[in-house]
Parts: sequence; C-alpha cells; structure tokens
Amino acid sequence: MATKKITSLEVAKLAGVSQSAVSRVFTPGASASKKTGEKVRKAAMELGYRPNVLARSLITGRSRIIGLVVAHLDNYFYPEALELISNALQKKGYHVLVFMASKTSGNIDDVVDEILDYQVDGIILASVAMSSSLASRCTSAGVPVILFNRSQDDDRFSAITSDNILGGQKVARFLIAGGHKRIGYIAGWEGASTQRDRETGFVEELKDHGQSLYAREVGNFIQDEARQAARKMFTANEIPDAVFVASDHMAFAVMDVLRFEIGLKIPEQVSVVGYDDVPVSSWPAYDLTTIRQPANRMVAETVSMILESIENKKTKPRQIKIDGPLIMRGSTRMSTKLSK
Amino acid sequence: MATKKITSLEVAKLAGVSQSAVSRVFTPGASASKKTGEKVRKAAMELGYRPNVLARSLITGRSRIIGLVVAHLDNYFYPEALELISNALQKKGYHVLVFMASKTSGNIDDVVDEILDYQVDGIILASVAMSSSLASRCTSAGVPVILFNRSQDDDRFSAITSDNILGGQKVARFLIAGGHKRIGYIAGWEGASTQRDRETGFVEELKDHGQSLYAREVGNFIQDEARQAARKMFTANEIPDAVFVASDHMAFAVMDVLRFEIGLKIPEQVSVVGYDDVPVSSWPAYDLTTIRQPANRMVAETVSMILESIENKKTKPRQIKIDGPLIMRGSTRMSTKLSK
DNA sequence: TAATTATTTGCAAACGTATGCATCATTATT
DNA sequence: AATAATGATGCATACGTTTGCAAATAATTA
Repeated sequence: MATKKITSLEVAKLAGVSQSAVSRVFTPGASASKKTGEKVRKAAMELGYRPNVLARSLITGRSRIIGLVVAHLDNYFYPEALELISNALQKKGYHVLVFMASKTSGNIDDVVDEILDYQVDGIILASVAMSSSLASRCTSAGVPVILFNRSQDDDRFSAITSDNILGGQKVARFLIAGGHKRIGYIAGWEGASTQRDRETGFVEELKDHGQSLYAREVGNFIQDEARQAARKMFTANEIPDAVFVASDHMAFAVMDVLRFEIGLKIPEQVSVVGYDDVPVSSWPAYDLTTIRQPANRMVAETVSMILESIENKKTKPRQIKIDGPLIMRGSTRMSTKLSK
Repeated sequence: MATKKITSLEVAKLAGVSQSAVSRVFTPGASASKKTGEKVRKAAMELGYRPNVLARSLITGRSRIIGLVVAHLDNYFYPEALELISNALQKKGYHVLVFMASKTSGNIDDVVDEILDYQVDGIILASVAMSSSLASRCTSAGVPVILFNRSQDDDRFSAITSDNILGGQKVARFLIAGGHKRIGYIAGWEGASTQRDRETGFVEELKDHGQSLYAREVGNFIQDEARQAARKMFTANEIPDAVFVASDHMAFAVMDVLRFEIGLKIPEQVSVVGYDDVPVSSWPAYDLTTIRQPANRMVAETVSMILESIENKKTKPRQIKIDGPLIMRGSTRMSTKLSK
C-alpha cells in the first residue's frame, strides 16, 4: 500500500550493498558479481523496484525516446507506418513520443521545439517538412532528424522515400501498354516532394512514348478536393480513358465519384491507378491497381538509419529511395479495346 | 556551431542573475520581476535555451507524459482516436508516448511496466486489458489508468466506452422494423467487453420482439476470420436476410465476401450493419449502416478524466458510457419486401 | 519619513540515477 | 608461494532542474 516511489537507495539498503551496486546490476555492461546480482535482483523484486528512466537519461544524456511527427493519420499509409516504426523501435529499447502536426496546430517548428524539450535521441518527420533554421537547431543539439516519406532539398537531412520518380514511370508505362490514349493525372499537394516526383516520372515517361497529360487537376492529398478534381475532369466533353491519382487515399474518392456520381465503369470506361498500396486497395470493392510503397522496408531503413546516427554522431546524412512494385489489380484494363 | 547543451546556468551567467531566477522565469506561476524576466528571456533567446523537461520532471515528479497502449491500428477507429487524443493532450501541455501491444509483443503487463519506467503521469489503454496485479502497481505508483473503448469488471479503473448494449439494441430494433426475419450475428473477440455488450443488447432486444439469432459466427475483430465467418454463414441452405457485424472493420470484409464471392445483392438480398462508423463506412462503395462511436466525445471524456485524476489523486474511478446514434445508410433495406 | 508589508532574489538542498577513481578481493601467471 | 593482473565494490560527484528559506529590495501605509 506504499504509495511512495522505490529508489535504488532503498533496494541497496535491503540488499546490504551500495547504491552504485544496484545501479550496476541494472546497467547492462557494468561489472557486478553474480552474488550481488542475485541479492539485488531479489531485493528489487521484493520492493517492486524499477529504474527511473528519466533520472537515468539526465545523466547519460540519452533518453531512448524518439520523437515522431505525423500529419495525415487519415491516409492509412501512416497508421501502418506508425505501427511498424513503434514496434521496430520498441524492439531496440526505444519508444516513440508522438506529435501531431495537424492543420490546426500551427507551425511545425513549434512542434519540433517541444520535441527537443524532451531530450529525444532522434526525430522522425513523417511526411512533414521543417525550416532550415530549425534544422540547425537539431544538428547543433546533436539530434538526428530523418524524413520519412518526404525529401527536402536540404541535404543535412536523411530521407527515406519510395522511388517516386520510378514509380511514376512505371504507371505511365503500364497505362500506355494498356492502350490508353487520354491519360489524366490528379495531383497531390504540390509542396510535397512525393507529389512532384511522382508527377515528374509519370509525365516524362509519357513524353518518351509520345504522349502528354490529357488532363490534370489538383487534389492536395485531400479526399474532398480529389472528389472535386474528379468531377471537373470527368464532366468534360471527351473524358480521359485513364487517370493516375497521386495517392490511394484520393484514388478511393475518385473511384467513388466515377462510379456512383458519374456512372462510369471501372476499368471498362476508365482505368484508375493509385499510389501507396494501403490495405484498403486490396479490398475487392476497390481492387485498385497501385504502386506499393514497401512500408516495412522503408521503416526498417528509417529505424536502422536513426539508430546508426544516434550511435555515431558523425554519420553523414543519406537519401534513400526504395523501389516498389506496381501491383496490378482490377481497376485497370490491360490491352483490350475501349468498350465505348 | 556549439554542439553543447545550453543550461539554465549559462543563461543565468549571461543575464547576470542567479540560476534560480532563470528557473523562475520559465516556471509559470513563480515570482520574478518584469525586469529580470526581460533580461533572462533575452539571454535565453540569444543562446537558444529551452528548459530540460526531463530534469524538471525529476524534481517535480510529473513528466507531462501520458502512456498510450494501442493494439489494433488496422481498425481505423484507432488512428482517429489516437489523433484526437494526442491533439487534445498536446493542447493541455501533455504528450503521448505510444506503446504497441501487438500480438507479437507478448504480454500487456510487460508493456505497462515499460511505461511506468518513463514516470508517465497517466496511462490510457485503448482496447486492451491488463492484469489486476499490474493494476495495483499502477495505483500504488499513483498513476491513473483509463480504459478507452473497453471496460473491465475491476472497478479500480475508469473506463470510457460507447453504450454498446444500447447500440446492440438499436441495431436489433432497426433490423426488425425493416422486416428482417432471419438475422445473423458475426461476433468480435469474445474476451472483449465491447463484443459482449453489443451482442447482449442485440440478442436481448431480438428476444423482446420474439426473435432469436438465426445464425452466429465469430470473427474475432479480424478481417480474415470475418471472411471465413461470412462464407460459413452464407453458404447454408437458407441464408440470413440480415447480418449484424460487431465492427465496421469486419463488416467491410463481410460485404466483400457477400458481393464478390457469393454474389449477393446488398441490401436487396442481405442487409448488413456494422459498429463504429469509421470514415470508410461513409464511402459510397460500402455505404454501411452502422452505430457511430462518437470518437470526439469519447476522447474528450477520456482526456478530461485523466487530467482530473492527475490533478486530484483522490478522484474515484468512473465508468462512462456514451450514447451513439444509428447511422442509416444504403447497406440495409428499410421495410420493403424481400426481393428473392 | 519611518515602519510595515509584499515581492524578488540568491543560496543550497534535493530529485534518482550513472560513473571515474581508489580500494579491496579474487584469480591467473611464473 | 609470491606477484601481477583482473574484476568487484563503495565513495563521492555530476546531470539540469525546482523550491523552501532567509536576506534584500520595492511598494505600501500611517
């Protein structure tokens, strides 16, 4: 019933050793004899003692906390990533302090400042960019920053993305191989590197095959805006026979508009391709052809890179692009004639 | 380029005051004159100083960290809840340390132990239960625990849920009013209070109208198992004309099986009702009738309750049930005749 | 203006742990 | 068996804050 905190000192007293001995028993790699180990562990068990991570951090200078800033939990790529990241870090003895960078919560820089207050060992920015002044703050504080699913021109950051340019190219090749002649694109938020790269790869590859964008709208990675974009694009006189949507999340909204508002058949009248391969894409109701972002591999790279940077402060930032396959599903026709 | 940490002492030196003065300037409610306030703030700005939250926690005994244990991020109710929780706490100056209780990571108790190591001010268990021995540990450590979307017989915990019994009743009434005669149920994991309550309310209300379950299978809140359950339930000789699925997440899987594997028309041949009202439910491809769990209100209660418990350790645990409306959509027929 | 009260300020002691250093016990080496 | 080398242990200090206490300053009152 003791509501008091148990400290290493009390354990020491009970075990008949010094406080340092207790500390050493609970510090992996410290030298303590088998005998005192037993005594201490027994006393600790009895009192229900566990080391205070915060006090430990104060002296070691390492908190084993990683700050994670995430913005778009409504895009189901991110919950998946969050789960993978948290699990991977947990396995390495680290934990994740989450910060929402919602539209409402204002400046990212403020959020990062708050994170630094917690003496985190590293920061992962998921699909979020930061100012370069803050970047200096982080590096000068010795806190490595990794961009996840976003890159930035500033090469002080490490960044992990899928190979978005290549992904865009794959989609273009695939749609052209399928005999599509009027190909549209619904863009994400134009400030995002992922959006830019996907479009660049896509458009260049179209050009290499003698085609160009037949239509283009902007959806900003937001479903409502994607719906608007779809309405605009598919109420013209001659509509596209295929559309590449910059994210699965928007693609679902687009498919719903095409099918249920405009009454088009997918893929017979329009092929739709997305990007991400979130779980919903494989559900039969959408069955969306898409580029898979290999979340597991992206996370693995992210985690190993951030841990490496923590171990060795001198690690140079790297930008890694991970190739992802095109997943062919039922939302695209292959090479049959147009039905209309 | 100084990679050194800036401490309050250095700020004090630059500002020409004592270290305590600096502390007081950064401690809301402490007494410091306007003049020293200015001097200190200026010096702090110049050096880029920010108080070390960990050191502060060590002495105040409050970390302003809330531990959040979450299990099923693949059920889209939880990302939504996570976002709301984190935002609400952020607004109050708290932050969320996330712990995954995945199937792989073993015992919940171990996870909670890890959380306590971080000296968290409170713990939120999202759809997760813990042993009562751990419960004692928490209360004896003075750390309030709140169950989110799960209740437990142990009344030492506060628990926030939707009113699952009432929800189940509403579904039963609605389906009966729609003229359904062969009503099935696909259960979630039977260890979950949410599952039990939903079923209890549902079955009792059926009974009150002279009906009983026509068929029952278990999906354990897992899509694969829900699919199996649906296959089993709808390949019998005479199939149900309506099915209540214990979560939206499973309901999507069930709908896909019914439509794309078995070839049934929803709602003409089968009505489907879910529970949660996750965002996907309102997408036209599913357009799922469901009971809304008011995530925002549930989160608001959770946050205000945990903060209250932190302020006043003597707060008695409470169990709160929040009523949620039935959202009528296109996956259910109202009172027309069966088409078959 | 003197006396009283209120507000600031600095000093020093915590908070719970890790760790360098010196001492002591133990084992290995010749 | 004597010496060298290795490992275990305790002491004391440090990590960066907050905060009680007493002294000093500013504001208020008579």
